[in-house]
Amino acid sequence: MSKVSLRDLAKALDVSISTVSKALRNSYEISAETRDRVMEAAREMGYHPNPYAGSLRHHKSKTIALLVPELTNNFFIQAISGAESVAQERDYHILVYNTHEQYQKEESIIGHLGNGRVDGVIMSLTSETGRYDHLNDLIQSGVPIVFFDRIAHEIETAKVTTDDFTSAFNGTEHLIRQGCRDIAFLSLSDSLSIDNKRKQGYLEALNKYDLNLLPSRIVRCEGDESQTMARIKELLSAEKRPDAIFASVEKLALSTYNVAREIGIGIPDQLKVICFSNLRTAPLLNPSLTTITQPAFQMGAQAATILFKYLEKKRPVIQNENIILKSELIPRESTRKPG
Amino acid sequence: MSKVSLRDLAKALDVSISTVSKALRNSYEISAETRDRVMEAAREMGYHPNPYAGSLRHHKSKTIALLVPELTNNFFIQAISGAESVAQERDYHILVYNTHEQYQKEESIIGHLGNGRVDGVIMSLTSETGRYDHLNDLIQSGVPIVFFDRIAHEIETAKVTTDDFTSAFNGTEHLIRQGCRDIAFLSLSDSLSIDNKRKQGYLEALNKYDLNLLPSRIVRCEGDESQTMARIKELLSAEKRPDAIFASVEKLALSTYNVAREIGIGIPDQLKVICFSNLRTAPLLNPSLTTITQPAFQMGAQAATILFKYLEKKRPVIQNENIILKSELIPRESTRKPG
DNA sequence: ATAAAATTCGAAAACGTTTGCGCTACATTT
DNA sequence: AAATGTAGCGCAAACGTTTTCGAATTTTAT
Repeated sequence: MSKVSLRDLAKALDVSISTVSKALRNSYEISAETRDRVMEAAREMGYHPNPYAGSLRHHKSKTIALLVPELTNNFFIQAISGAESVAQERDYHILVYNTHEQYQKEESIIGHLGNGRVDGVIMSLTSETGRYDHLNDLIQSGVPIVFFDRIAHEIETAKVTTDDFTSAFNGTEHLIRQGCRDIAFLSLSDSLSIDNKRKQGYLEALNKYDLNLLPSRIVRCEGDESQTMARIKELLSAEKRPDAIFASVEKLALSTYNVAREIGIGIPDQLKVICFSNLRTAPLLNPSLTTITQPAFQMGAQAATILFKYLEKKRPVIQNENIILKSELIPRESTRKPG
Repeated sequence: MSKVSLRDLAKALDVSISTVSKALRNSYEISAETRDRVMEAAREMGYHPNPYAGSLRHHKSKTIALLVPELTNNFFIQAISGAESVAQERDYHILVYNTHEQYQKEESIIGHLGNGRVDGVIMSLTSETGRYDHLNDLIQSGVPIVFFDRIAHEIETAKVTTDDFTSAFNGTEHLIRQGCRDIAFLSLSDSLSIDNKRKQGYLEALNKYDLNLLPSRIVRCEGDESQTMARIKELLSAEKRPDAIFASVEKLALSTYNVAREIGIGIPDQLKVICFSNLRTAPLLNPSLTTITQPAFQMGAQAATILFKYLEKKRPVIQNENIILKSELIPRESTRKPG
C-alpha cells in the first residue's frame, strides 16, 4: 500500500532496476514480453514514480510558480484560473504564492525559487516593488519569468498586459461625454506600471477636452480599507467635490460606493463612477457599475502559453515581447447621464 | 550566476562537501571558523540548496496540495487564502489544483500526489464525487488529507465544516418570519454533504412551521450557467411561483437575480432571496443580498493548522475529528418584509 | 561453419543533498 | 610516558530516478 519504488518492482519481477525503468518508458531495448510484465506489475503494485528523483536527474520540475499581490481579488483569481487551465493540459503543477503587496515577501519568495524548485515563473508585481535585482538574479539563474498586468519594463522578457492607456482614455472620455467636468482619479501606487499608464490615459483625455486639473484630484490610496475610505471620504466631503470618480482598481470603486452611501451622495446623479474591474456582480450592484473589464482569464492563459513555449527549449531565455490584450468598456448605471 | 551546489562551494573553499553541508546546518562538528567561512562563501556565491535533493533524502517535500472544485469562487478563494497564510508562516509551499467539479479530474490529480510530491492534502470534494477509493489509496500511501466544507464522512480524518444544518434552518426560519410561505430550495448536487445538510435544515424549518412542501420546490441546478438559468426561469415563470428562494450556493442566487430582472419579478416584494455566500459586494447589490456567510478564511486556516500539526509527527495519521465553525446570517434588503 | 550484427538486459554513474562513522591531530588525564 | 578523550573534518552510503555503455545471448549473413 505504501510507497513502491523501481527497486521494489525489480525485486518482485527478478529483473534489474534499469530494465524496469526502461520498460516503463517504452524503451526499444526491452522486449515486448518483459515490457508487458513490468507494466502489469507496476499497475498491480500501484507504482508511481517519485517526481523529485526525476527532477534531480533532469533539472526539470514540471512545476511553475505563480506570484500575485493579492489572492482575494477577482482579476488575479481569473488570471490564475487561466494559467491553471493551460498548465493542467500540459501536466504542469502550479505553486501559488501571495505576496500581499509587500516587496519583502516578493523578494523572499523569489529567493526560494531559484534552486530548481520551479521551471518558470508567472507573476504580477507588488505595488511596493521598485527594484528588480531579485528578479534579474532569478532569470540569471536560469528561471524565466513572464509578467502579466503589473510588469517590470526594465526586465527583458515577455509581458502580457492590457491597453491601459487607451482604456483609461476611453473611460475618461466616456465620463466627459456623460457630462462630467471634474473627474478625480483614484490611484493605488506611483511605482506601478499599470497605474501610471492609466493615469496618463486619464490625463490625456482631460487634456483633449481642455479640462484643467486640480492637483488634489489625483488621490493615492495606499494602506488598508479604512485608510482608503478615509481618503475618499475627505475627497467627497470637500465643499467643491468632484462630479466623477475614475478608480484605477476595483476595490477603490467599492470603497467609493460605501463612502457615497455613508455620506449620502447619490450615484450616478451626484457622482459618476467608473473603474477597472472584473467583478461578476457589477451588473447587479446598486447602481450597476460601469467597468473597464480586462480579459483576465486570457491574460493568465497567454502568459502560461508563452512560458511553456520557452520551457520546451533547452536554455529558455525569453525574448522581450509585449502582448497587449484589449479591455472592454461596459457602460452601466453608475455613469448614466441624468434625464 | 547560475546554479551553485554544495560541491561548488566545497571546491571553492577546498573542504569536503560534507563539511560544507554541516557548516550550513550549524553542526557542532564544525569549528566556528570554518562555519563562518562557509556561510560567507555561500552568501557570496548565492548558494540555495536544491529542495528536491533534500526531499529525496528526507521523504518530506515541505509542500502541500490544495484541491478545490472551483477557483473563481469567493468562498474557495478565501479558504485558499487562509491556508496559504498559515503555510507561508511555516515555510510550506502550496500546489493549487482546480478539479472543475469533475470526479475524473479529482481522481487523476490525486493519483499524481501519492508519490512524495506533497506531504499532505487539503481539499473540498467535487459535486460529482461519490466514491472515495482514490482518497483512501492516497491516505494509505501515507499522505494525510484534511477536508473542508465539502467533506467525505466515510473517510476517517479531520474535517472542517460549518453548521450547515443550523444555518439553513435559521435562514429558512428567517424567510418564514419575513412572511414567506412557499420557499423553494436551489440545490447543487445530491451527493454533496453540505448540500444535503442544508436541505435538511431547510426541511426541518418548514416542518416546524407546518408548511407543507411541493416536491417541485426542491430544484437541482446542475450544468452550466445557462442551464441553471433555464431551470430557475421555469420555476419562477410557473403560474404559482414560490415567494422565496433559498439558494444553497452563491452563484444560484446570482442567477436568480438575473432571472428575476429578466422576467420582471421584484425582489424583495415579489420574491425574497437568501443564500450561502461570501460575496463582498452583497451589501452593494440591488437589492442588497441577505447572506449566510461562512468563515471561509478561517476554515482554510484551520484545515492547514490541523494538517501541519500532524505533519510534524513521524507517521502522520490524522484522527477523525469534526471542526464545526459558525456561519453568520446577515439580513439585508433581499428578504425585507414589505411595508 | 564462423563471423558479424542485432537483441535484450544489467552494472554503474549521476543528479544534490544529509549523516553515520572513521580517521587524524592534538590536549588532557593518570 | 602511555593511555584516553575530544575537536574537526572527510568518506561513503543513501534517497529514486534515468541513461550510457558494455556484456551476454541470439539471430543473421557469409
